[in-house]
Amino acid sequence: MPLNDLDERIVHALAEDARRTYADIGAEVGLSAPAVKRRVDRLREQGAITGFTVRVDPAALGWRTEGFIEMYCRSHTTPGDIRRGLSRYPEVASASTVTGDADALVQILAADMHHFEQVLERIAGEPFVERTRSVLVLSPLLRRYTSGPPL
Amino acid sequence: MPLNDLDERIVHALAEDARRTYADIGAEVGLSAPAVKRRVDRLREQGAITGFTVRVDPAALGWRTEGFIEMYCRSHTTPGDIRRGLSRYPEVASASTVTGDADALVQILAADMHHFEQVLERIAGEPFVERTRSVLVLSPLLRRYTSGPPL
DNA sequence: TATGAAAACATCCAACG
DNA sequence: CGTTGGATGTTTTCATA
Repeated sequence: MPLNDLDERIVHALAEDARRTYADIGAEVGLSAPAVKRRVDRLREQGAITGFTVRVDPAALGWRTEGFIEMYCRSHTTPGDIRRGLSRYPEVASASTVTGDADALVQILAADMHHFEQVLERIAGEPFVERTRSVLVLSPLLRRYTSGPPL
Repeated sequence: MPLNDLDERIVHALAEDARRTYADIGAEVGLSAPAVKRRVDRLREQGAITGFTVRVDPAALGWRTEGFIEMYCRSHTTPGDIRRGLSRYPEVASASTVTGDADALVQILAADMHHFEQVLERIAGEPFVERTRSVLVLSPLLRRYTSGPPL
């Protein structure tokens, strides 16, 4: 189902500020508040909009240490297992299953090196994890379509 | 201004659903709705929270292929060189210098496999790049604090 | 099938304790 | 920080094109 122009403008408005009111968005795109809500509801049902989230500056939140963990999982681990296992960690910023040697790539935001180490050890101890390899971020160079200050 | 545990839990709650009500979040973290709002307002003033956005299915935007490129750079390449070199590619979603074998980890969002391959070849041809290794994302599992696929 | 108007309902937020 | 109450936003219902 292709998005029509109205839907695209609504998504664009929400992308800039997801807490704008439906009436406000409606004024911009030329619809009433209920009409905007109905379209947003439909976009969510269709899966085009998957949710609403907050943009954060990791450094301002005190998360000054960033790293990636390559996870090697035990046999018969499903993506769902990984997702459920990792969703309990607030330090996990993103996670994806990937091609290559490792099974999944996990992005971690931690307060400091000690915190990162703790999270790494806890994740490495998850039953579905066989071994891990991790790299630390030295300098964030670019961060588009995502949060944070323009470094 | 250090953030305490309460602030982190509020940000975490908003990361999962930025349209949750303050009362709802307050019930989870043990605060009244106005208290939650006051903390959110302060987090925005501090720049810790930079805004609210919608999570969209990249497929709906035409971005169906995601991958990471590990970059191995020539000697005497500075982070600034990498940043300047990569900033010309709209397909680069993020980039960081990292510890380990590779020098930098670059996240790519492309329309399809062919597009990804083109970007990879162009980046591999940059003068500061010695060689690359790339992995493709199979399934995004978690994506917090950013726009993109669902939790 | 999609819209706008209006009513019922929920949330927000400034003022106060 | 919690509570309150008027203002504001949301969501359902309904009539219309």
